[in-house]
Amino acid sequence: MPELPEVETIRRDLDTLLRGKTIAGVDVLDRRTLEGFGPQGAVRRRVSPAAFAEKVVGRTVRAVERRGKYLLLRTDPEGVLVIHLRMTGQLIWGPPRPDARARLSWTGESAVLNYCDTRRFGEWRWWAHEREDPGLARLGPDPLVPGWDTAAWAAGLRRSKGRVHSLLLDQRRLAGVGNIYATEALFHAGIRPTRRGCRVSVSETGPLLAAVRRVLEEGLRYRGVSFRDYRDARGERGEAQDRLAVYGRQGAPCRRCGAVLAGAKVAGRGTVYCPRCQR
DNA sequence: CCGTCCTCCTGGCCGC
DNA sequence: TGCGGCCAGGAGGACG
Repeated sequence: MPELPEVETIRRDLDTLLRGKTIAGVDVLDRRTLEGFGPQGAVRRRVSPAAFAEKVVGRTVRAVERRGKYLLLRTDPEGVLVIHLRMTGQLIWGPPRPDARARLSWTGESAVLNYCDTRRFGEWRWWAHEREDPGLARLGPDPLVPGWDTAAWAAGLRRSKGRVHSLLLDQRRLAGVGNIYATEALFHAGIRPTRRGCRVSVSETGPLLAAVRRVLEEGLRYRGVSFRDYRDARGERGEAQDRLAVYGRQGAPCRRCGAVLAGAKVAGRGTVYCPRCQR
């Protein structure tokens, strides 16, 4: 659920709330939070709650950062807690919640940071340095951070036979775009989600990237899309869902031309497009 | 290397 | 109301 704008909203909240605070305790109620998972037979990381607590208790949060859809709690002494919320993860500041998978408590503070996650896909990983994290190592550039090689991104897109919707979701190419914002960006760029990357023209890549930035910034301005599970760090819903052009509107009229919006399945992911505005 | 498919979970919703 | 089937915003491994 949480994509770049939602994770960035949480990051800003947490940076304000946690910076300078010292971790007093860790409650891990679901140890899979620390172990992750893989296909059957895959070796799980074995991290006991006690070993994890020993690493993090007593450290002070220096800053809360974001890489793509990952959150990083950077600490003093040097270390980093890497958190991915996946589909339904929430980080909510307040009184301890019974449904939390894990909780962080803080020195001189009655409120805790609750980590709730209905579908249990999310994950916490502790490292002495972020370069140890294999997920972060794979990430491509963040579309909202200026100065990266957009020409290489465009060239990579145009070299690929995959569907452009899938290419936007590929975190190695670009970090932070998920299904909702990919769907929206393709509408604004006038490109069908099923088009192959190699069929996107040179003149379309610039507007496509501009559309990606536009929808991400719009999502951020309205504090994220809360269809169901997403909440900010204070447990409040975002309002960006009310401003989406196509996502979730299959069968409804296109706001631009009035045509009935169509649904499609691209590499297993549901998306929506306007058959008249998008080619 | 590349693209596609499948899986890790739970709950909400729809249709019968 | 009850129940089965389907769907969901992510990511990474298996496979051809």
